[in-house]
Amino acid sequence: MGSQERRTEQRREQREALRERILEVSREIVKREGFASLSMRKLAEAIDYSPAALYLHFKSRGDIARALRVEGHASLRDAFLAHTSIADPAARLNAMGRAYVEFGLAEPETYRLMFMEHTDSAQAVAEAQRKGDDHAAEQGAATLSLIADAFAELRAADRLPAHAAPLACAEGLWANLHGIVALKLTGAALPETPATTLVELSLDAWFAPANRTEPRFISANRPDTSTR
Amino acid sequence: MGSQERRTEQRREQREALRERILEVSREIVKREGFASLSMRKLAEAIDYSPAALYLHFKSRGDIARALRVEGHASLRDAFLAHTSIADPAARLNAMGRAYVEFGLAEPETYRLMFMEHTDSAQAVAEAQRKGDDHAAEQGAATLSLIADAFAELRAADRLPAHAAPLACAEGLWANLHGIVALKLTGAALPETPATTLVELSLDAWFAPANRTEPRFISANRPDTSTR
DNA sequence: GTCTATAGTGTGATAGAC
DNA sequence: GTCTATCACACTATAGAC
Repeated sequence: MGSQERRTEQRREQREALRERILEVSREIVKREGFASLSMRKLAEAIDYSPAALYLHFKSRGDIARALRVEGHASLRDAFLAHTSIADPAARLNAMGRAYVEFGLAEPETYRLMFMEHTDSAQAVAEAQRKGDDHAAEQGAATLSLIADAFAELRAADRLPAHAAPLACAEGLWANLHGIVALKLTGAALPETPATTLVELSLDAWFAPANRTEPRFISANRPDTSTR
Repeated sequence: MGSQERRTEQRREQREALRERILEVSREIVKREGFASLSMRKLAEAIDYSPAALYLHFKSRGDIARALRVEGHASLRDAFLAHTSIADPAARLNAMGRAYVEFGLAEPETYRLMFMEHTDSAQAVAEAQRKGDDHAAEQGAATLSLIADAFAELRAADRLPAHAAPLACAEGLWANLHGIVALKLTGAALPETPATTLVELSLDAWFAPANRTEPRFISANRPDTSTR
């Protein structure tokens, strides 16, 4: 009985180890060449097993993608957590925004896998949500709430108009920064402005009044307060 | 001689017509199923020719993509030109920004082809620029300058700080809106906020002072002007 | 110019022997 | 659990006859 248990325990550990190894190699291939060029054959050769062996640990190629997305979201979340100690919510959002873009540019292929090639049909997405196995989306939502929380703090301090929902603001800021990363990653000739400058402009647009004495754009209608 | 010329002229026209037909069918397939599922076989079958015939009119599948991108940029530019008559530059930028997102959501597959799957290597891009045959990029730059012009007007009216370059602002705004479209097109579960709301928030962030009496975000540092 | 035929290469996934 | 062998496809692009 005792030895029996030990044996099955060993089996389980070996199994786990191989799964981990598959994931590890996959991660490296994706980082280097992108998920598109991660084929089951190539992967099998790299770990010195036959292609068929992979299907004992992952249901499909897409299943590996899911696992890698989960890893990616965890590491993005870590990048955010490094800034949670910043007290001022606007300053915190600035730091997290910068961290987000840095993450995307530092790990372009992982970022692509997470946010740019999830082209599943709408019904597949709904299916995954219903079954509750879209772990990446759950993680994404959790990370996003770090941002939403900061916006909620801004609102609590009356530094955000009442009509702006914190979650919507968080998603808006996220989308804006995603655009910068995405355009850079597609490698087109435009935009020619460096990403850091684009980030600066975007964050200033959102948080300028919190960072400087003059608003970024001066209204033509508003009375000039400097002549009082 | 006259009849000779007529004959070659007919040939040229037939040739042109077939090229146009190929493009037309390609456009429809891309609109319906996306460029990824536009195969030379499928295309050939649809126009009732052999696959080989296509290579007489287009160097490769990518060459067809280029032609379609050029078409897409032309139609995007048209959408922008419809708003050039708006006198106030901030209002014009608002209208063009909305038009941009509408274009992307209305023609998702064309948009994807134009801005989301141009994953050529950096050196290929440089090569194309050197040879001057990246017509899409040239068109893109031309369209972008419609936006940059409006920012330049804002600056001329002292409604934009001197340190903000109009072209950089244009690219920044573009990138921000692209992010909204791109996230919606990848069909992930997030963001759950509707695109129109995200656009509203983004444009408000950029142009709020021009549209309302109170700035969107209230600074904690700035003296409160309402207590004078 | 247009065709047929095919080369050449890749893919994800599975059946069945061991 | 792991293998070999293979199915069943799909693709771009070209050679060579007509």
